[in-house]
Amino acid sequence: MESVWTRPPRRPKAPGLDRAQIVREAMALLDAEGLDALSMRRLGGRLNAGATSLYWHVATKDELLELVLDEVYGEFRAHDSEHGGWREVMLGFAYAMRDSLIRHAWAIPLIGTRPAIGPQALRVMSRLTNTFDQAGFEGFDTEYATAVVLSYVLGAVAPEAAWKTMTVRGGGDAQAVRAAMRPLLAEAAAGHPDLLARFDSYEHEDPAVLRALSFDFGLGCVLDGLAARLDRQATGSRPSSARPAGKESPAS
Amino acid sequence: MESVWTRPPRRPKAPGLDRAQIVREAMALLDAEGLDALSMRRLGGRLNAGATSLYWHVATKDELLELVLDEVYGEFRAHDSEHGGWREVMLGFAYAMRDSLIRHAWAIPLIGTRPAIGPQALRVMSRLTNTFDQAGFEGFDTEYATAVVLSYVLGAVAPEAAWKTMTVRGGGDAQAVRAAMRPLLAEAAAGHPDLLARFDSYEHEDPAVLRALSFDFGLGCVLDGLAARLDRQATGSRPSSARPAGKESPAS
DNA sequence: ACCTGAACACCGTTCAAGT
DNA sequence: ACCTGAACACCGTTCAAGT
Repeated sequence: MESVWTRPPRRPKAPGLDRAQIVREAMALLDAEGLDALSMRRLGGRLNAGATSLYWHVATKDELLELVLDEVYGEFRAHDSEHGGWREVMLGFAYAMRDSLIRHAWAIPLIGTRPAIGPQALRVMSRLTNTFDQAGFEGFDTEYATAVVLSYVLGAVAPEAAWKTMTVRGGGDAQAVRAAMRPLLAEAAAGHPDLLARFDSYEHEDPAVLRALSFDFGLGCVLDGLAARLDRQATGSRPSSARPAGKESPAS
Repeated sequence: MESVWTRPPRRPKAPGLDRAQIVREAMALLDAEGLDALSMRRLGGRLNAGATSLYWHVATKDELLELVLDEVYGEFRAHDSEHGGWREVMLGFAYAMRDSLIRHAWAIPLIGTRPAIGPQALRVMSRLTNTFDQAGFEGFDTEYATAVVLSYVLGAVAPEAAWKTMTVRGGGDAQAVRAAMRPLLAEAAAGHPDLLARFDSYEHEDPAVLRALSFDFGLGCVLDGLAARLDRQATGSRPSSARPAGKESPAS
């Protein structure tokens, strides 16, 4: 027997998947359960769709990851200020990038693994290079300056995020993780008593504060180094290098 | 019918797996085919063993990855010099770390994702902190200094390795990758003509040289920033921060 | 144009069983 | 002590078929 009622209505559940919705749901899943938990099947399930339906909107899982990664780049400029000198802009950017990457720790293995050429990534690049351009950097130094800021923040946040992932897995208690790690480290650091002493000296410090201070210290180094190069350039000194000034040609 | 000849000899193939051998073979596979290509089954096959045999020596695939990662840390001190000031030591270290990470690009998503507490990682940490300690850094600044060097190198090498992976996949021709990327970038950078102009300005430069210069520039910034902090500390100035000197309390 | 299910060729890991 | 095979519960992706 046939009837309107036996035949299911045209589209019972979601009013059609689209790319934005898929990306949004993927991010939610990633934030909640991490990189390993994202599978096309699970994601499909969350969207009331077959796993394979996603392949209409997205060529491959890897492509989906590029999309969510670009979304993260979009957050990097969330709370940075437009005004102030280049140093203020970079400070604001660096902290925004740090916050975002800590919030989306799963993004860290993705960033740097695939090229940053999504629209949001390009916006970020454009903003930073223009800032350094206006600050007075010339030629390739403008890109190098951009690169060092991005590199530092990425590299600094990576261990922070790893630590966060571990504490979340371990039940959220930072002190417990510390306690669990201590004997492990004690054994491994048998030949390095200095390391153990240092580790113990953290005992009564708030780890979150230490990490923030460490980030700030490193960021300060980078920005000071950039300022020094800007000065030298303005006063027409020699081009800069990692070797200390005056030692470029080690008089043989 | 039974006989010595019908019964296979005690151990026909490998004289027994061991952890070192497994780790070595895993690294060979990773170097040759990348992170995605490493599976317990494939690795077992390469060792003339059942995939599940590996689980006697290694609790889990993740644990195996920790082992190979620590091996990479071991290479970081391959060609750095013992003598010279802290700056020379850090230069040598940074370049050794860069070389090693570019050679083992698969290690980049692993590093920072899991804690660096293997024996080789601890050796590296110990060496760097001791160097900064002797250089005159005090208290937590010693660890912060170590952290900024490690962070910078890691963050700087990540995109380099990504680029290398892409060119290897694309057949090894750097210029071809550039050519393939240009239209892609042209479309994406519609709203950012400055970016496209910059990209085109690389045209006649050797990408390897540009990357090396970029690395050197950033490393110089970091080391200069550290040197400045060391000076300030020696002369008893205020503790350092990412904010520029004299702007710590923005007089409201 | 968009979605589905079945199917293919893989995974990591467990475990009882062998030597 | 060390290794194996079968088995479980997953993967990403393809593709002919549906609406």
